[in-house]
Amino acid sequence: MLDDRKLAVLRAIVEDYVSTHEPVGSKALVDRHNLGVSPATIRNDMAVLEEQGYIAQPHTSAGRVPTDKGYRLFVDRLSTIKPLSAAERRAIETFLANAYDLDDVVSRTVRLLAQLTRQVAVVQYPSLTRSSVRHVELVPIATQRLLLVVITNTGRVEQRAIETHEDVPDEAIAHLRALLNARLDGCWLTDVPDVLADLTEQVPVGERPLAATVLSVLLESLVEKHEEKIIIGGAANLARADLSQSLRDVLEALEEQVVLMRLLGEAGDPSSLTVRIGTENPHEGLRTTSVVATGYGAGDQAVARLGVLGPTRMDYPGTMGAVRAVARYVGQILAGS
Amino acid sequence: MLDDRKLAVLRAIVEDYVSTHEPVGSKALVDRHNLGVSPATIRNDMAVLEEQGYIAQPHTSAGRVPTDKGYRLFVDRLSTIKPLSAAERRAIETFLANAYDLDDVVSRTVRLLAQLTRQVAVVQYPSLTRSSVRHVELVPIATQRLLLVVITNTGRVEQRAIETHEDVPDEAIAHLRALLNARLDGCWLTDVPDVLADLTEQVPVGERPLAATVLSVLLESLVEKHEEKIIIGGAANLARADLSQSLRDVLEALEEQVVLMRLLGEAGDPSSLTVRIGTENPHEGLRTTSVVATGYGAGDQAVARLGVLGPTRMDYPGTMGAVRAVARYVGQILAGS
DNA sequence: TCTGGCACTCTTCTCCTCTGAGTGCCAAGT
DNA sequence: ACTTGGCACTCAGAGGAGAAGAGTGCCAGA
Repeated sequence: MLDDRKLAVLRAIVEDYVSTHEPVGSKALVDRHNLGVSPATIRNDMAVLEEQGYIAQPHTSAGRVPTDKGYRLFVDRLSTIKPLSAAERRAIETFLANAYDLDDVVSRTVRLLAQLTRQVAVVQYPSLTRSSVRHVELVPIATQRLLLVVITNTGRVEQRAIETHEDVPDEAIAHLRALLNARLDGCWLTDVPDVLADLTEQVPVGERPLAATVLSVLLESLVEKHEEKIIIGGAANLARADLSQSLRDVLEALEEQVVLMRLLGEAGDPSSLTVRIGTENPHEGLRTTSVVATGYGAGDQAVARLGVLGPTRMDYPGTMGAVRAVARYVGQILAGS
Repeated sequence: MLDDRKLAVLRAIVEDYVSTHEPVGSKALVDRHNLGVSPATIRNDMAVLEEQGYIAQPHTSAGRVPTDKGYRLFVDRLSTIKPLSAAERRAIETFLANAYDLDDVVSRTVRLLAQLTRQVAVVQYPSLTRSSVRHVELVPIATQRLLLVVITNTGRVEQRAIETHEDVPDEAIAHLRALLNARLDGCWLTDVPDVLADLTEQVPVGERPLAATVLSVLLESLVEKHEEKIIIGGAANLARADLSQSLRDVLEALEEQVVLMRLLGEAGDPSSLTVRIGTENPHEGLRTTSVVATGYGAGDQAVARLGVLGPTRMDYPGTMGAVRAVARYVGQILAGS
């Protein structure tokens, strides 16, 4: 269907358009790449590529611009991920190594990604479902009011206030705390519901109302909530990117956690990159943007995702390289801490 | 210098310009406000106002536009803060009342402010300096690694990891934890350094290295860090606001915590509103924006600040009303929780 | 001190033309 | 069967002229 030269032409069009931001014509193409044929030949190839939907012209007498389908082919078959320079690697390493807690790691990561790719960076907090419990703390902070704190092996700390509706003796709290820690230490968060299923029966009758309350809050906060904590950075880069779509739509989309979640996609193998191009995105407001995302985590299992968002006309090889490299380093940091 | 009518003219110019976004001329002014005089008279007044620097014309044959100085006079002497409608009040109340922890309160507040004012909302987390300690927790999470958690009366939880560089027996940790809690419970954070000044001497010699390490981290995290945690929302509203300055500059400024801090200004009496107009702002990139900010807190002392940022051409009375109302309700929520 | 009249200044809109990049197609060459 | 040079054609964008319109400043009179 598409011989080698046509593919080379498509690649050249994508590369030129990405760097110049202007529709690229047949003459410019032969000038900048040594394709060994004349502009007329290129024109024929272009006509075929257009017919197949890989490129399009904004208007009759203009050059060609890649379509989403064209970018897709480029990403899938015509490009290789560009590794970072040694200097960039070193910069990443030192920048991330100085982080002192999870919040700091995440916020540094988001800034780093934004700076490296000159696009909008999106980082999801390490998910709880892939973590295990390191410690559970139960602290009275007022009469009838407890604070439940759960610390995970990814360094994340979850906190929830609990209303007890009745006074609770300190011993009951201490007892429950000890019980929870004994049961949950090292336990995968996904297993927590099972492990705690019969816990209410294990406590003295007098403490059961307390145990039930604490338990429901614990399960709720761990399992249901807080999959979704995501932060973004580098929004200013959007202003530079003159999207054909209104910038407002994009900014609006980025403020909705739900959209961001779907944007990053399903957690999967951390070594694979997901690229969503233009209309492949699950959200109306992001029709003219692309997302490059991947999982990251301590060890070989992804605990969360991160990525960048930019105009469909982006430097895919470079962006993919940066995203992959950052994800790896963050994984190392998390594993080491 | 400026008689009543000239002030009325200035007020009318500000109001019209804010609502139409177009330079306002003498004729339009007499049409829309019943000033009781002819356009020619207004023109004379305008000439005086311009000479004094309250208004300016974009070009010779255009209407007048308020200058920063003009807005300043308007805010100081010509406008009254517009109270919210009953429906708006109710909406605020129910929206904030459903929050279940501090993070949630803050994130709801920021969304609320952005929606209410249709501008960019900026909310600072309740500052630690005005809070008191409710509980200190010290948890071993690995060998040679502790987690320090401080819970304050504003519901904020601070966490820091501590490297001990040597193995520490559990009893030493328990001892130190008990000591810290005994000393610090209810203590104002600003007093913490004084209270802990001689703590190292109070522990057995063997535990002193541990105590010293924990102490330095504690002081550092409480006193120095984390004044600055600020979140923003409604950035999409900027796109609608066509600022004369490049949107990019504004977005960039909003990503720097330091700039945001200075933007909100010094904490002061929570009942007073700070308005910074255009060039009064401490940052280059925000020359065409104004900030309306105020303190908020549980009780009568401000523990942090919140506000909104928008184009200098904003509805000051309405914005000020919304900011004040939201600050009050948030204060109530914090006090009640 | 206010007012109506008037000349003047600019921006903005529209219409027009011109230019140039880029195309599609065709007939000839390899 | 593919490639190439030539050529006519299309169309966006730049640039300019002209008209319209909004708004001003100033002045003389009430």
